Parts: sequence; C-alpha cells; structure tokens
Amino acid sequence: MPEHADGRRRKGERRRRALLDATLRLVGEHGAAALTQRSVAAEAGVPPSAVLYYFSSVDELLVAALTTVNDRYVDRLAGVGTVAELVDVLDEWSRSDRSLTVAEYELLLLAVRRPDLAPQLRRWDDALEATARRLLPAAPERRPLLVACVNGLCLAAVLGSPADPAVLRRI
Amino acid sequence: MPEHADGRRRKGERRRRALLDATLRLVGEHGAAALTQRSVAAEAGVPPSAVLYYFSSVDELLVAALTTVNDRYVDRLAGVGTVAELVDVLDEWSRSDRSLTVAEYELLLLAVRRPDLAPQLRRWDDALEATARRLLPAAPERRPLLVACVNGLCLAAVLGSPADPAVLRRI
DNA sequence: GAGAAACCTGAGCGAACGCTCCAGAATCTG
DNA sequence: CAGATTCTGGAGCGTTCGCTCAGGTTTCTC
Repeated sequence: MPEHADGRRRKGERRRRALLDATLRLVGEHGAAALTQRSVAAEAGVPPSAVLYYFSSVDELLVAALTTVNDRYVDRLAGVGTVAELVDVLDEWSRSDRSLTVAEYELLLLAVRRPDLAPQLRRWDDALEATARRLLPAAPERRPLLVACVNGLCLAAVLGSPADPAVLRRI
Repeated sequence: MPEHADGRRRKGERRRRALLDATLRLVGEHGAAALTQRSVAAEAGVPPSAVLYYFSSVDELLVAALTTVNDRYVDRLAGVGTVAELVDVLDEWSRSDRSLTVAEYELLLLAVRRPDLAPQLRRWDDALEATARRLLPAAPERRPLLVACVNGLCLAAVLGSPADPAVLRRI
C-alpha cells in the first residue's frame, strides 16, 4: 500500500504532486485568487482536465496544497527544543523562499472565513503553544509574549523586513 | 471646493462612499477575491454600471477602499502616546468589528505582491515604528520587540484569540 | 422656461471561469 | 493475447466576469 509498483499509479501520483507544487508556486506569487483550473494546469504542464481528474474540484486542490504547507511548518516547529533553534528557524523563514511563507498566510486568512479550515488554524496555534511550553517550562506567564513575538516576526518576514536574530534572544 | 453646494455632485459623493463601505463589508466577510462589480453593486444597492462610473475599474475600487481602512488604522496609532493607550487600542481592535481588521490584512497580503501598494505597507510600518519611538524613547533596543508584539497580537486578534490586556504591560 | 452640464443605467460583447463527458492511450492481470 | 483498470486530454456546456456604450434623467445656469 505505501509503495505502489503499479506504473499507472506511480505516474499518477507524480502528476498529483506536480499539481500541488504548481499550486503553491501560483498562490505564493499571485495569490489564492489567481488559482484557476487552467492556470495551474499550464504551470504544471498538464491539460486542464487533468486537474479535475486528480482533485474533485479546484477548491479541493487549494485546500490540499495549503494543508501540506501547513504540515511543513508545524513539523518544523515541533523540532524546536531551544531558543537558539527557534532563532534559526525564524531566520530561515525570513531568508528562504518567501512565496511559501506567503502561501501560509493565505491559508490563515482563508481559514478565518471557512469553518472547514479551522482545524488547520488550530494546528498552527497548538504547535506554537507547545513550542512555547517547551522553551519556557518555568515561566508560563511569558509564553503569550513569546507566541505574539513569533507571530509578529513571521508577519514581518512576509512583509519584507528581515528579522534581526539579536532581537529574539531578548526574551 | 471642500463643500459642494451642487446637488448633483453631492449625491454622487454619497454613492461613492456607499460603494466604499460595501466593498469593505464584502472584503471583510468573503475576501478580496469575492469582490466583483456585480456583488458590490448589489451590496451597495446600486446598478452594476454605477460601480464603473465612480471608479475606473473594480481594482481601483478595491485599492481605494483598502487605502481608507489603512488611513483609519494609521490615524488611530498616531494618537497613541502611552502604553496604556496602546493596550486600549489593541483591546478595541480585538473586540470590535473583526471584518475591518481582516480587510486590513487582506490589504497587507495584497501589498506584498503589488509594487503599487508598497507605500500603503510602508505607512503602516512607519506609523508603528513612530509609536514605538514615542513609547520607548529611552530604550531603542526594545522597540523591535514591541513592534513584533503588536503585529503578533493584531494577527492573533484576526485569527480569533482575544488578546489579554495583562500580557501587554509586561514590556 | 431653454440649454448646458453633470450624473446615471440597461443591454450586451468577448473572454475566462468551473466542470462534465467520453473516446482513446497506457499499463497491469489472468 | 484478451480484458480490466487506470490515466489522458480535447470538445464544449452553462455561467459569470470586467468592461463599453449609447442614450436617458436630474440638476444647475441664465
């Protein structure tokens, strides 16, 4: 089940992933509103009808893509055990490919209005909360401050201001 | 010039404002992508062609509306002179009509990708920076922390978590 | 009142949208 | 090799989009 030797399915899954990647690229660069059946098909190099073969609707493709990018961020946060590592992660997010981070915020904004995406929002929240608990086990009253700062710095990264690592250690 | 006695123009400006209000309502509730010539016309109670009479395009209407909401936030920040006032403002933004705050973030996300909206982004940044300078005149090294926290708390407000006023004073 | 200026709108065009359908190509199974 | 399964993609339906335009109404000026 996890490994399919079937060449038919293998090629199918490769195309499915190509569609997800193309979706993230488009959303990051031009916004979630610019994601259309035809645009994502062109970006992925497949005929438009293939989009609706692998996903039952364009909206489902969008949700699937944004869920995978949320996975990535939550996993990354879960691996953080020290303040220094947190600084590294934030620095990496500021510096590396911005369009992915932008896509993450498109997801958050989308989730505000769509109850079916609320779990994704909670996953991000919970991951951040858990990280704060790990980094500040003895100072529960400072955790909300840490959470707010991380969110603020992520936002600043998206908006273009590079976060200064020195600033972070002041907590 | 500031006051037009001409009844023709007065009615026109009233409708223009109605369109801006309707736009903010729609963007806040259903996202910038849901703003169409026909939907905003229905929301404002005018015929669709009126939209393109007052604004040269639907996009220009969107930009005009988001600019006015940015005006409001920048002005509000400019009036903040003490930490207590800042706490009040943040509390107000958490509590009062969320859709306006959501619209502000739609603007920010839009501005990331559109060079012509970059000035709006800078206005928000500058206003926040100036406020930090006013509140922490003697501690320049703490200002980025304050800025990050404010941004983080605003984001949390949009995402649904009410900000605890007690948290803020810890700076 | 008459005429000019400003404001307003319904009809409709071309383009793009999401999505359905189905015939054919590729691949695995017996 | 035959048959079942999976994948592929072009045609096109009905809908909605932004926008144009020609003509009509309201308001001001004289």
